[in-house]
Amino acid sequence: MIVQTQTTRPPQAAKVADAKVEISIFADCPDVIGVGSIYQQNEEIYGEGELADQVYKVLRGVVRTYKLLDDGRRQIAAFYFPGDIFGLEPGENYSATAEAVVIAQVAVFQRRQIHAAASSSIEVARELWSRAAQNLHHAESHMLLLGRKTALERVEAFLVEMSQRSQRSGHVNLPMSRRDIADYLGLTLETVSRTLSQLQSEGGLQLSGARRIELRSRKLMGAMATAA
Amino acid sequence: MIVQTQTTRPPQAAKVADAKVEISIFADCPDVIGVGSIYQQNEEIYGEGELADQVYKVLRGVVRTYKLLDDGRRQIAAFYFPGDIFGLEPGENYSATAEAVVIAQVAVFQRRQIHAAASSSIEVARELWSRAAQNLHHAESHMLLLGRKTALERVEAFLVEMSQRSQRSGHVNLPMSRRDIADYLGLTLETVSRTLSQLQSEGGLQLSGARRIELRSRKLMGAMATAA
DNA sequence: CGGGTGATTGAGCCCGCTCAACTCTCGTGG
DNA sequence: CCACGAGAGTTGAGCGGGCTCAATCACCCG
Repeated sequence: MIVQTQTTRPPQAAKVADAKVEISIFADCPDVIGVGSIYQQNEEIYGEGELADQVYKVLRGVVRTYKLLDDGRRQIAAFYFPGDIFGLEPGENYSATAEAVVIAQVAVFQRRQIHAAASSSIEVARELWSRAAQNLHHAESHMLLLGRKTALERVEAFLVEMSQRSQRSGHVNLPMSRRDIADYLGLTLETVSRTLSQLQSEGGLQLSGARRIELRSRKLMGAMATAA
Repeated sequence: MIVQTQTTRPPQAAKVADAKVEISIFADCPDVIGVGSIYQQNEEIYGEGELADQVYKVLRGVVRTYKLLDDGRRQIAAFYFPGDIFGLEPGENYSATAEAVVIAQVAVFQRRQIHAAASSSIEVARELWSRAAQNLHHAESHMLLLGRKTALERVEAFLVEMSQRSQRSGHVNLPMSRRDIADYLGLTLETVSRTLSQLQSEGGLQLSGARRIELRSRKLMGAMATAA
């Protein structure tokens, strides 16, 4: 595992901090590994089952967490975008593997710091619970998608989720490959590709390059009401 | 919603308490609705989106939580057995519906009591986080099942999970219907039934009545090593 | 302009679904 | 005690959505 540590604070770091109102302990809590580590595309950040001694916050880039079966079948549990926390475990070991989807800068915190902060502050302890519950809610919704939705519904739901997490205006920039999308949605990459083509031919969206999508239909723009 | 409140402590309650070593706040925290409410088979305990003002602990019976799509497609997120807590939300509303699978006795706690306990005790706050994370780990494993496993693998995993949660000896008693199993595994009830028949014909198990199963193959007895 | 990775598209198949008939179980009442 | 009915489970036949395998295309670097 290669970890490059930045020794000087890059200009982006301040910008990222601005972008999110910090009610979090992670705003105060100093990250011991400097301002952030950089992980290259597809580089592993931690592996499932490893000792969960660090907690991470995405500063730039995107991270995926996933589980594997013996024969290589993969299920991506979640994508993490700037501002998101991952690797936060009350137990001893990580329950999934984390990798950088694209080159990513992450803040690294020591597990014991988090625990210490939670021991001295009820607000922090409450926030840990709250974050775990948010992840659980996402997982419950995703189980409904994986267990009961059609390929078309899954891809539509994915586009809505990505557009909500991206900036505004109906333009979605997908940082991940078709294979990543497929492994997130429980489909094959061919089915994802076909479904996107189908949505384009029906006028629901416009692909401009495989990873840039302009949403056209009202249905795919569920998040447009938020924050004009 | 019909809630019958027991006014006298039934003999089973003490037995249930013995069955689980209580490190939990829920052992100390008095449940304000007496010793337990009884819910009839298929009776709703709370609905998705309702105000999450109560937390529940199963004393007897089994509970399911699930989400629905508009057209009735259902995904069961989890089954809760005696000793399990459900309905524990940091947010305002329940994220899924809860129903009794069979007639169930549950202890009922007020949300504000839990929050008060968490505010005065780090151990309690830590336990809330830990329970949420356990549920999240279960959900992550279930996403892998729903997104990537075959029907046979799903049914096998279900039997292993149920045998782990039941008592010992390779005998599994299924309290839920084939439809419940199917909605938990992301299959149809016919596929569940066919797969069980297939496992029986291959000698992996023996059905004695639809809801009583004797596990035969080593593969389906993953939990046998635990607690002789 | 050429090489390589990622994405798209096509053809055919198969696993799990749909629709339907039958069986089993169990409770209820004669 | 048996007859009956209703709900749950099983089994069968056929279909189809998404998968597999494969070829082609698009884009990005050099």
